[in-house]
Amino acid sequence: MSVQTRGRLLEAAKRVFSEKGYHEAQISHIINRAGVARGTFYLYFRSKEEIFKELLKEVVEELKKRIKVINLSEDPLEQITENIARVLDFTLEERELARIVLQRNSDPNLFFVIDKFFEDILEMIKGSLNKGILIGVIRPCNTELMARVILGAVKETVSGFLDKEEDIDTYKIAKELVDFGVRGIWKTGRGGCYDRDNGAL
Amino acid sequence: MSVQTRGRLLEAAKRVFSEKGYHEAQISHIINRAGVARGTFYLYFRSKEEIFKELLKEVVEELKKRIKVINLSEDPLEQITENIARVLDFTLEERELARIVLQRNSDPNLFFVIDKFFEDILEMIKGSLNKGILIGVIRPCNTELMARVILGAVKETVSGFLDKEEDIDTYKIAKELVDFGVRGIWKTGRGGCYDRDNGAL
Amino acid sequence: MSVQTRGRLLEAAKRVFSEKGYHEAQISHIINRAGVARGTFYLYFRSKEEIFKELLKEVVEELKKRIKVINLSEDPLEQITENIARVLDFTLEERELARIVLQRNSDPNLFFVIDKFFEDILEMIKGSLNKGILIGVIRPCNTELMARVILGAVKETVSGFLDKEEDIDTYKIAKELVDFGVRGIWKTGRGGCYDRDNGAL
Amino acid sequence: MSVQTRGRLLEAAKRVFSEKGYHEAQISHIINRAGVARGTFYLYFRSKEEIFKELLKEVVEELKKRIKVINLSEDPLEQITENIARVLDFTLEERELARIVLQRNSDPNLFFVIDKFFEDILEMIKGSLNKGILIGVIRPCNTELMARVILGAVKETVSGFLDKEEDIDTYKIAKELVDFGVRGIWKTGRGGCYDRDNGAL
DNA sequence: CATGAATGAGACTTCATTCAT
DNA sequence: TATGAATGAAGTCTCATTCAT
Repeated sequence: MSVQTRGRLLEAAKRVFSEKGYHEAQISHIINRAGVARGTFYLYFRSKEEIFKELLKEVVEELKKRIKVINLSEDPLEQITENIARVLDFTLEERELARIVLQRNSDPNLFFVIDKFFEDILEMIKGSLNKGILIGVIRPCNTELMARVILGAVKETVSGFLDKEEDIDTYKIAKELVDFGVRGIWKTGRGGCYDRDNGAL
Repeated sequence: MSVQTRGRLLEAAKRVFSEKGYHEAQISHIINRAGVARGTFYLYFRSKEEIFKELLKEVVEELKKRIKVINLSEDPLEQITENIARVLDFTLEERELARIVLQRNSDPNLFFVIDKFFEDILEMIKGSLNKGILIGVIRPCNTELMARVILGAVKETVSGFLDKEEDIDTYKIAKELVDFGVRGIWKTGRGGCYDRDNGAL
Repeated sequence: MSVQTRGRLLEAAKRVFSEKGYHEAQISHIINRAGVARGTFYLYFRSKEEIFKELLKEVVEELKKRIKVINLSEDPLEQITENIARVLDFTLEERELARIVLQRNSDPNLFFVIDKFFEDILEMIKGSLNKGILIGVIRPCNTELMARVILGAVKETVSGFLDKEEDIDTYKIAKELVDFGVRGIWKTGRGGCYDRDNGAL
Repeated sequence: MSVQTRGRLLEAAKRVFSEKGYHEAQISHIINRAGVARGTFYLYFRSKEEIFKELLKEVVEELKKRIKVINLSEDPLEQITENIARVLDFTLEERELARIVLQRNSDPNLFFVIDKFFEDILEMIKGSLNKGILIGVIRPCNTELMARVILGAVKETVSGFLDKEEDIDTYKIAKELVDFGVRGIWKTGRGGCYDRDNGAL
């Protein structure tokens, strides 16, 4: 079992799944990219599904590594910003993998790991929000909903980057995201009442 | 050409595509649900792809109907809230269609209409933000990014609802979303600076 | 579902399985003989295994029809002879099917029906022997073993016929078989004692 | 060329072919049992077919050793009994090999040696019968058919033993077989005529 | 002598589409 | 207009065999 060959297959699969999605992707595509014979594929993976899940597992593990638990004795906003920046960094380094994760096909079995990951993230955000409310830094709100809103914001941001070739200052983007969130749910500050005198939107 | 039969096929296809996604969906599933013979399908649609695109077109049209242009002589926040509420209503009425739209398969040809729709929405939001900044009700920000953030927030919110059976007060949800956005990007109000003396998040 | 096509497939399968055995037989062989497209096969049978089992079921049913329960108020030897003759007739009419039955592959799942059939036959013969002993027309013997011996004799006889082109008088053969079972082949008196004076074998 | 390795491969193959039959048996199974690398297999045997035929050759040789020509100056029935007993002994000692021989797959090329062996046996039995008739110890009969009957009886008997775990008195069984051949199983006198007055079977 | 990674022909099966009725 | 039997290209996976080390 050559680790090299296995690696080449994973690398090839990553690209193919990213470009074509799970169903359009064919074993032929993968082995052609890997420069390997058909049978060799099945020496390392039992099926198309297996190599796909393997890839998903990899992303999730990598993403989890980048998301660090908030240490309350330091500036939490800074830590959140860094978490987001690291996630953005990863998705830019591994655009293929990111694209795969974002393809939400409706096969629950196939995307189980991803679904689980996002649910975990959702729980984590919600937990943080609740804690923030208790401590008094976050204004009382529908944390379930807000958690979704935050997750969705990050996901869509990532999606927007995937096709851009330019260099992106992920730290700056992360700061803008946090800034958006913070001023939105931060306790102090004004509510969104419409100022009729100044007019519109 | 019986309009009835065509309708039954579209209705059936909607459910099948929603439940199984494009690739897992089979013509057999559709014609069985529609109670129609195999050949009949091809009397009304040239291919599986065509009926799928037809469906996408329908959703997009329906969604566009529900999103009304902001009238600056009225409360814009109220109008935005109503727009969002109408979108949420639609997705709850037609969960199948919503599920289809949210399946982001990576076949650009297949999902062309959807991609186009979201790009339009993005442009629209960005335009509104820019106008708001000019008028002075919105603080200067990366409107490209913020538009994405807002879109992502709504998308993920919708996703979260699709599996829930309970009755949902869409207007209230929409208000919470707007509230989040408003207090976040509204000009007045404090920035998110961390209060080291109080500690924590 | 055209009964005709199904019939042609079964007919073709019968020949192919008979000639090549289960494993060497290919779907291609079957559909070529049947003059039918690849997909058509799977319209009528879920798999190669299914059509094979279908065939086995057919043989067993046909064979059971030909084997009639002995009626004690008539000459039993005559009835046995006729039973055997009918079995021989069938195997000659349907040499392909007979050949399939006689291919004892070691896949117990595949040949389940056949194994069951032979076990039933074995039980039946043993039962008859036991009854014959009770009534006093058959001498006490190891009926388990004798049943096997009789079954084996018939099986092998059938095997011997399968490749012969000539017309065969099955009734005569059956009579010879029964005769062998009844009297044995030893010339001198009852009991197989060797007559040293007359010399060898 | 290590004779040891070759032996281990043959031993492993014997078990595998016996358990799974020729087609289900895989080279992997054999080399795993033998504890030998894949390439090594092809150092000793050119192909799966070759090792199989080698095995068949072994059985046939072994069987032929156990079947001794009848010596006319001794009791022939006793000699026949001993021949049969030796064959039964062998099949019990080497159940795997016996099982292989009895798998009558319909690939004539593959089972050539076995088919040849059984034909030889058939010829031998027929010759003996003819001689017996000439000498006057066997009653005139269809020796071709009778030879088959005898072969089938022994084959089926062996088949019946292969799955039994108990100790089997092969000499006794052989005697019963010969006895059946010699006298038949009909109780009343010579000739199997049905006694209508006594009724039944 | 031995290894085991690599090969690739070819098997089975699926399913969108066609076409004669 | 409707039917549904038939089609066949194309996909996934298996496994006997090879060959460089």
